[in-house]
Amino acid sequence: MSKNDRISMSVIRRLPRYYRFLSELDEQHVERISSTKLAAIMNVTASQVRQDLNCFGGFGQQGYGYSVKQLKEEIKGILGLNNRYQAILIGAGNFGSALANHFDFQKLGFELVACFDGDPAKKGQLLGELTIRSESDLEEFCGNNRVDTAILCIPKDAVEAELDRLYSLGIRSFWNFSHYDISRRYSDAIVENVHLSDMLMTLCYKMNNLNS
Amino acid sequence: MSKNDRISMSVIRRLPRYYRFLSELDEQHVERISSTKLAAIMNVTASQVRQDLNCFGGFGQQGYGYSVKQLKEEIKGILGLNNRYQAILIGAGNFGSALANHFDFQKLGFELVACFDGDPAKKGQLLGELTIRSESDLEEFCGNNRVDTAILCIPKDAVEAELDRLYSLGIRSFWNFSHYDISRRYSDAIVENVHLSDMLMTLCYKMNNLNS
DNA sequence: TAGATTGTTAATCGATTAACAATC
DNA sequence: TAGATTGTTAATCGATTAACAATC
Repeated sequence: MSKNDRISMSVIRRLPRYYRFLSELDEQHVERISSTKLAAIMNVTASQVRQDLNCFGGFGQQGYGYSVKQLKEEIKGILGLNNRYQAILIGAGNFGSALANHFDFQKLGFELVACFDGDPAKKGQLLGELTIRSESDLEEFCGNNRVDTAILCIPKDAVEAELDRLYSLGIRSFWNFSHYDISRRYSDAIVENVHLSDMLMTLCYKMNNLNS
Repeated sequence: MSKNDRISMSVIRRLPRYYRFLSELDEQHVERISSTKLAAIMNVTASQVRQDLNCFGGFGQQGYGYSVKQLKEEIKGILGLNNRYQAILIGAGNFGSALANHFDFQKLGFELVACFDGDPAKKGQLLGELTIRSESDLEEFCGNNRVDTAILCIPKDAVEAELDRLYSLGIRSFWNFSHYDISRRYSDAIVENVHLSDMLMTLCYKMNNLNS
C-alpha cells in the first residue's frame, strides 16, 4: 500500500472482483499474468487493470507481467482480509438466519460471535453454532466482547432504536440489509448497504428496456 | 417514458431510491415536492434530481415542483413495476429459502411460482407456500408455465449446467446470487448480480481505510 | 540485444454540478 | 405581476481509455 492518496470507490469496488479472479488463477496454478490477459478474462480493458493496480503501487514487472500469487496477496491485504473481525447479527429472522448458516464469513476473516433477536420466543434457540440471545443482553455482551461489525437484518422501523444502542456501545461498522439510512444519523459510521429490492427493481427495468 | 435515448445505468440504479423516498412521502400525504427539497432528503444535488427525472420527460411544473403521487407512479412505470412477473427459484438452500420466505416479491410485481432443488431428499418439502420440486421437473414445468425470471441460489460450480437448461427453455432473465458469470456465456441474457461477499469485502476495506 | 509489458502521462469520454432562461 | 422552480444548456469534474517511454 504505497501511494494511497485517496482511492476512488469505483476502484475499491473492483478489488473484490480482481481478488476472486486471481484466486481462481492461483488455484489453477497459473504463476504470472499480463494486464492484457487478466483484462480479457475479466472483460475490462488492460488500461483499467494497470491503472487500478497502480493506485496501490507497482506490483508488476515490465516485460513479465504480474505474479498471480503476489498480486492476490497484495489485494487481500489492501482489502483488509488478513485481519480478524468479530461480527454480531442483529435479527435472526429468515434472512439473518440464512446469512448465519450459509454465508462463509470465515473466508473473509469474519467471525459471527453472537446473534440477537427481539422475539423472546427465539431466545435460547440454536442458529448454526450460535445460541440466539435476547436483545436485552446486547449491552452486557458488547461490554465483555470486542465487536467490530453489526449486521443489521431487522425491518427498517426497528433499526433506529437498535442503531442508537449499537452506536453508544461504540460500534461504528454496519453491514446493513435494511432500508434505514444509517449515514444520515451517524455520519462517522462505516456502512455497506445491501438493498436487495433495489437490485430486483433494476433487473425489472432491464427486462423491460434492454434488447428483447 | 418520452425521450428515452439510452439512459445510463447510473441513472437507472438511482430510480429505485427515488421510488422509495417518493413512496414514503406519499404515505405521509405530502402532495408536492421541489427538486431542492427532494435532493435534501435524499442527500444528493437538486441538479441531479432534475437531470435524472428529465431523462424520462418533464414530470415537473415550473414554479410548483413535482407531484409526489404522479412522480412516484411515473417511476414505478419506468421501472416496470406495474407488470406481473413469474419467477422460479433455483436452489432451496439456506439462502434461497430465506428469499422465498422472507423477501416481498409481490410488492415489486413478482410471484414465485416454483422452486427447484437438486437434493432428492428435499423434494416435496414445503417452502413457504411452495412445494420443492426436483431438478428433473424443470423442463416439464417450464413447458407448462410462463417463467420470466430465474433466481439462482446455487453454488458457482452448479450454475453452468443449470443455466444451459434454463437458457434452452427460453429463460433470459436472471437474478444471480452466485459468482458464475452468466453474461460471458450468454451475451443476450439479462442479469442482475448480487455478490454479497464482494460487498462485505468492500465494508472490510472501508473499516481499514476510512476515517478512524 | 529484441520483445514484452509495465507504469504513467495525455486524450477522451461520461457523469455531475452550476447557471439561467423559460414558464407556471 | 412577482416569486418559485423547472427544463436544459454549459462548465466542471472524475473516470476510463489510449499511447508510449521506461525497463525488465
